[in-house]
Amino acid sequence: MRSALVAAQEAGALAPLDVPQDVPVEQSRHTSHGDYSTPVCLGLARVLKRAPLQIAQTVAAYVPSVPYIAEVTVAAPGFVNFTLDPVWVASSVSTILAAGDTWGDIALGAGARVQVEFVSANPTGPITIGSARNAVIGDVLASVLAAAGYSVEREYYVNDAGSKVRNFGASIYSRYAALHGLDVPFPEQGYPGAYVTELAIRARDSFGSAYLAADDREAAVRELGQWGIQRVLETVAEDLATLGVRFDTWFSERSLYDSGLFDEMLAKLRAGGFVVERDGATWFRHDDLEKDAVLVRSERVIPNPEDRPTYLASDIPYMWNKLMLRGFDRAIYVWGADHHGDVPRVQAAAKALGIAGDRLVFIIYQMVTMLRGGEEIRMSKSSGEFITLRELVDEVGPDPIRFMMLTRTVDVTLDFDLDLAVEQSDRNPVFYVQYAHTRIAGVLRRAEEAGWDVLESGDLRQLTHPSEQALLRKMLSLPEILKVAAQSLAPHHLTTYATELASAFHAFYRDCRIVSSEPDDADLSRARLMLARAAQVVLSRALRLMGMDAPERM
RNA sequence: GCCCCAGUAGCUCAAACGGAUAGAGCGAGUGCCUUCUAAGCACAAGGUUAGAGGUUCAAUUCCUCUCUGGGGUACCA
Repeated sequence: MRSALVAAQEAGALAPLDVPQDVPVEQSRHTSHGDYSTPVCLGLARVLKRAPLQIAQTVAAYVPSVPYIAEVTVAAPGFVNFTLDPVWVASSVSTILAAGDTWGDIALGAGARVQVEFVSANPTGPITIGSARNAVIGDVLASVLAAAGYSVEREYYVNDAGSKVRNFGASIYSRYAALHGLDVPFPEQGYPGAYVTELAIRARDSFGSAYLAADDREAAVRELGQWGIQRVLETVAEDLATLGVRFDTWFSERSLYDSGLFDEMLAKLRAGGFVVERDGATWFRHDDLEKDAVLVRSERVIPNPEDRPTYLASDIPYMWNKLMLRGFDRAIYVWGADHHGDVPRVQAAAKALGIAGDRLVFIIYQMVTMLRGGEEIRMSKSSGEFITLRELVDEVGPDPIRFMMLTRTVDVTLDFDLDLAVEQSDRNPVFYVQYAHTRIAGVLRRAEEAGWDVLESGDLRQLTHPSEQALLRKMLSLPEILKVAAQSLAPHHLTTYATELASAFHAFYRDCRIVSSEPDDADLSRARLMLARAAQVVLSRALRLMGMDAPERM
């Protein structure tokens, strides 16, 4: 389109003007508007002082002739519409079948290294349903970026430093002591869940009374806390796997202190004049921040040295570790809205350390309100009242959960009614998409039983029916969807796309008999079998990008 | 008070960089299974996109204000 503008100008048909670098071309919503359209002439009307429709007509004549465009038309008030060549569209069946599982892949990322860090829930208890949205967004985002040509790693940040560990350890210790008939008071900020008692039993079975005999109870509590966290993480990994979520790396917060990286960062910030000491605490100061932020709490308030660093204190060396030590080009953080206030602080710290701001990307998703029978459920690990992710997956299944968490943009809070979720799980849109996939599998099975060689080639030029063409065009747009999803870091576009694709297949199935018993139709049947196989490839790809199953039977 | 996110069909949500006739699912309505899976399809109903201004050839989309809901504003984690 851009070349058409340039050509028109060079030919003297258009007055000289600055041709926009990016000419917007988008998919038409209505078939009467062709397959793609551009409103660019509307915008040029003012500059050129000519009617937009007239400009469009002039420019349309200069659109270069390419094999995939059959027709260029102009529509009021000044749109230029392009219609794809049906034969070219039909021939794309071969392209898609040849691409197979890689159909849709694009080279947008050019191999840039991206890390997606997500979930990262405190390892002081099981993963609750509160982490479901985070897990699905992060996982699918990572898949989308991988398909878009990025080199992606999934990371879980383990909060194994600070007072949580001691409170957790002390909770286990108290239960553990009780098992030995000793009364050690349960900590005020402890974790009362039943899983703590189970951990205490495991500790007794593994270590006997060794921790009770230790001289330094504080050290024993810390050690038991670390041990407990490792046990919890094993469960966390298993539970997330039931949802289809897996991590490449588990990164320890504690290691940031043990390695001395925190001290290093503090020294750098101090040298840059970003650190102030006040009221016995260490503060981070930056012009971008309205208020100073505490890095290290004062001894007066928090006596134990291990408990003094704040989250921000860890976030700074963690960021440095990701971008400078491990060399990721971009670090993506998936955070709940309850942490959005921390974003400016981390960004200010990055700026202070000379790191380009666009290398840190924060996906802030809004909270999920958990309901049961219309009543809100409040959950917390420290109250022991929560519903685990595992329970939900066991009840509803991973795919409906993933679809529910994925259909919404990250910017809206969502209500999740547990009763409704279970009740409606068999009406979840995910089954609509999966059903289209099984339908194809069923057709292919039947065809083989009837003696067809489903791998045989047919004459694709026969795929001229509107429903065939509509399905094909939808199949062809997966790369564009991936581009949008990857650029805007919005994985939810995939659910809309998958539903539309399934709908296009169902329409094709209704209108076009795939396997015909009429001998005269044999060649057409072969072409349609190819189309069905290609549609199955695209459906399967879309489902797997979302981390869902593409079943052969339902 | 200040900061962030949202408000679209009865309900839950879409709508790609500001484009042409705002779309799905659920719910409620009417039809379609002796031929490839009815977990499907077709038709019909449902909307002043919270409200008021503004920018623009064009606004659900951008800006301002008001109202409503959610989140954040501690040396807690």
